[in-house]
Amino acid sequence: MPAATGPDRPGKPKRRYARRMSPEDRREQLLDAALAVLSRDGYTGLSIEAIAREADVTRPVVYGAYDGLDPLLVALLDRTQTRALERLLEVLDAAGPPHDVDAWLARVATSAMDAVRAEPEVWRPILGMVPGAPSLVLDRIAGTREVVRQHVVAALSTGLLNRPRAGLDSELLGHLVIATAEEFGRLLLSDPPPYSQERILAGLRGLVALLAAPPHPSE
Amino acid sequence: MPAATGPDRPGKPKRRYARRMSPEDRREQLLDAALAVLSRDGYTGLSIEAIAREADVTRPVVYGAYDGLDPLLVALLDRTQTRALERLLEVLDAAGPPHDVDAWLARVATSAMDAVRAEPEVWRPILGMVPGAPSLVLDRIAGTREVVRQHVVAALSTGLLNRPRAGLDSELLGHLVIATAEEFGRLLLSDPPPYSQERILAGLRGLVALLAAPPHPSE
DNA sequence: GCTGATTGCTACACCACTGTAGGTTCGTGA
DNA sequence: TCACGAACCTACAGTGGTGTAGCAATCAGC
Repeated sequence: MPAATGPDRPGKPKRRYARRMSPEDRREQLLDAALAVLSRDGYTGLSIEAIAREADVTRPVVYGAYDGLDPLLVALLDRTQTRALERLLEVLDAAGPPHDVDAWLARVATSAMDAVRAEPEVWRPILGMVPGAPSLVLDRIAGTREVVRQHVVAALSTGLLNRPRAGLDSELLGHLVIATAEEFGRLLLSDPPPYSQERILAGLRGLVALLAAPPHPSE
Repeated sequence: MPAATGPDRPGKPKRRYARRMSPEDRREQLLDAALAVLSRDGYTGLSIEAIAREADVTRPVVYGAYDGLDPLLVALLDRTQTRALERLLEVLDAAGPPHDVDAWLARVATSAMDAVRAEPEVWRPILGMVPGAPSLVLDRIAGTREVVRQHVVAALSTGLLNRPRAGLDSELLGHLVIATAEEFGRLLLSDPPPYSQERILAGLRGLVALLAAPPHPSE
């Protein structure tokens, strides 16, 4: 194959200028690029360099938008957290008040699972399914998780379980509710998915039926 | 401060030869070093270089013992998996047959928690508490977890819950049991520990009491 | 004590990523 | 149309890790 001797020599390909963007647009685009790299290569492959490549831009552009990888990651975490919590609130909002606990929970669970499956690239990192997560990320997730757990605990103790049962530690139970929800999420996003969404829902109903059953009225 | 002009010039400190070891001993020592690095710096800081430093040895020695970081990691995972499963078997063994399910579970849970707390550096990586775990590690953990889950499922369906209840999906329930156990483990190893071991045990008993309660005998 | 096999060390070439200084292109507004 | 500021690029020096070739110390057996 003869060397091309045209106006663009292979020696210095002279990169084409990337489309110009306002700082905000660039930032947003870079976060998208970072998320794409993350989904493809995990945190291990996430670097300023990789993000720049993904966005088809040179490194100085990235440094112009963010002061380094950590600030960029923080911004990505902010955006992800906001989106995730928005979705969850929408779900709770659309489900209305929990008059019939069983039906309400089925509605919430169904739409929550829909939401998770609709945006796997958002939820897989949250559920710990992306390899190489640094402590910055783990800490952030733990923090957010704790906030959500507080809400769950509040709901549990103010009697979403209609009869607050003696001997049940709602603080601790909150952890288990979260852990269970996360496990379900992971099952949903596994590849291939080991259980259908219906089966998971059925399992949940069975469990709740058990917990919500009245204490045996002997005596 | 005058430059030392003694027999050992600072220009070429001429590293002291490390103690010689048989290949097997060296391998074992390198795994220990790797585990130490892991506990201190996470997978992010885990490199051939770091392991060599920790073991006070040069890189070629490490390459002599293992063909690179991945094989070394696999060896470490093998060792960890063996140790962890050994401990769990010991616990099950010491607890005897589950005649009284409630008491049996309390015994098992107690000694399992003791075992976990006795070797945090073994269990923290298993429970996903060490940042930066690459997919090699995640996959391995998932595999082992699946094996353990199969046992749990078997126990569940052959009626460790004395009355096999209709409408309970033991396959799915197995996931939840594992997820719950892992969450408890994480709580135990958190720093600072948010709950005492007794409280966790109490929570577990409350939960089991609920699940094992006879279905309400109305009708 | 010598000697040879074994174990460890030094030194090198290489790669990927980090940050930054300084020149270049673009596009917008007068 | 032209000039100027904003946005982008090239190029370089620095860091830390990889893997290997070849030399040096050590120790076991004679």
